[in-house]
Amino acid sequence: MKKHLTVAAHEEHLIKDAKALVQAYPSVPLTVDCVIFGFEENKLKVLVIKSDLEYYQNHYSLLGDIVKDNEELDEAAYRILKERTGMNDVFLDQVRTFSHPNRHPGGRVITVAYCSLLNINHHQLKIHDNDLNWHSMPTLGDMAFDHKEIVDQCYSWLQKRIQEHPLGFNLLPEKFSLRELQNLYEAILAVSLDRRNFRKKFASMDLLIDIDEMEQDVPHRPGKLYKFNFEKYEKSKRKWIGIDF
Amino acid sequence: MKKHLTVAAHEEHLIKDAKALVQAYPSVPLTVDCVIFGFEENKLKVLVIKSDLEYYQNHYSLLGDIVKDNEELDEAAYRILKERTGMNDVFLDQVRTFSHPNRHPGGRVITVAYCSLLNINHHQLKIHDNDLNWHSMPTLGDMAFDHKEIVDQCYSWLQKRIQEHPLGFNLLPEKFSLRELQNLYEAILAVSLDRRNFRKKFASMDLLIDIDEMEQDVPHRPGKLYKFNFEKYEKSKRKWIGIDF
DNA sequence: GCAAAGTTGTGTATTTTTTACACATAAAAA
DNA sequence: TTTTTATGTGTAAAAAATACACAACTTTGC
Repeated sequence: MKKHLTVAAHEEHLIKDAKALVQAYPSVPLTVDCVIFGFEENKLKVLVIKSDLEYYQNHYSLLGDIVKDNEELDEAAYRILKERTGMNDVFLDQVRTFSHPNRHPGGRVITVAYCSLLNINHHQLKIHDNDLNWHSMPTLGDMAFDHKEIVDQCYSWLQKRIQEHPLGFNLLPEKFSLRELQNLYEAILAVSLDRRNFRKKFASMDLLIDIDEMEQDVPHRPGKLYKFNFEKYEKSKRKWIGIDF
Repeated sequence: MKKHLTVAAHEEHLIKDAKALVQAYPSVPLTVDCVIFGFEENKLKVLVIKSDLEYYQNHYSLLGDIVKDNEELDEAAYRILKERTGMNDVFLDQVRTFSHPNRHPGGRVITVAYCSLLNINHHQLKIHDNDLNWHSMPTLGDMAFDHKEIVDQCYSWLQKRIQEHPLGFNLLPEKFSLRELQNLYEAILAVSLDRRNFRKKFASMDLLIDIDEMEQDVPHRPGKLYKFNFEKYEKSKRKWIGIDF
């Protein structure tokens, strides 16, 4: 550090050096892919779109796009979802970055997977370009790129996550019956749960508000309706200490 | 698709298109940073190195480097660890990708964080360039770039992970006492645990092999030594169905 | 050799959580 | 009015988590 330089000039010099260094770095194309799970007709579905790459012309792919200069990954994920589906009130979580050198037939492209879970009825698709549609999870076949693997990893992530956080409530109507809630968990976890124990579990968590209304228009005895107590959940997130493997 | 083209020629054409597309993508410099946790003297430590960027000349940083052309992220992480520390028998897990546009003073650089936990005594540092050293977690101050945030996120990841998987056994000597095991858990989780219940818990998991030896050279009553039953653990990884929030 | 320091090893009672399981009731449809 | 279908509810048993105290063993210092 030359003594006659001002602090600001020195700082500028350091930044210049840093910039030169970064400019010498190799760089790679970076994309974001969104794995949007939705729930409808007691089935878990995932939002897919026909690949616009001719190479994969009959395959479905995830909603993805390139990340722009100086765009944060989170920002890119929300932008892509908005552009492709019109949705803008969805939470997305980053799951994992995929980097296999041959995952894209056009050369090296790295992608960061984001995941969400939402209520299909609250998010009617306004755009149907490229056959954008909700595909049922169990029947999802091959996909373009490594997108099947990405979906599988996001699905595992989701199954784990919904056991730790009550994600599910954004997926149901504001007022829902316990059966609807159970259907949701059964669909996502791909298990069947004991009805009485399931109800007891949720009752003991005390996160449901009994709104004293009944289901309408069901072809059987109607169930009570509940709302989710979001405030209470926010306050009571439990610290988890348990050795459990 | 022109009918007179062979299948191979058509395929080649599609790849050419895909390549042209990818070449038009913007690209970003990509690095990997390794957060290596280690355990020594009943303290959790993390491996840090003086930043070689003059801009951060008095700050510690993580072990990181640029990802090479056509290098998988996992591969890059193992390479970096090997180059900087000489270690080559460490498992690394990808944790998260960090993309804030100003995280690097030289311009946009995206980094993917990898994390591990290892036995410091099994991995004596052979290289000490740039003041590479094990820094105790609780006293870790500011770091270069956003590396403090990366460490914090990896630490949370680790705390959760060690409650789901018995990571800890790679951190102890092959033969260890229950006290050593408990110290490890207490250090990582930053809690204190009931000794009798801790022992009971591990006894009931039946993952420890009593090797019928005692500690040597301890200044108090010696404890029994155990080995971890890796085979049994591999077989019995439990499927986790529980709604727990 | 003896006392002090420090740590090991062990069991039980209590509470909490999980699991398995059956029947009367309500509404709609036939 | 009968059938279909799903709701709502309780208890007993088993398993897991928690709180807690004392005798035994080894080294160290006197």
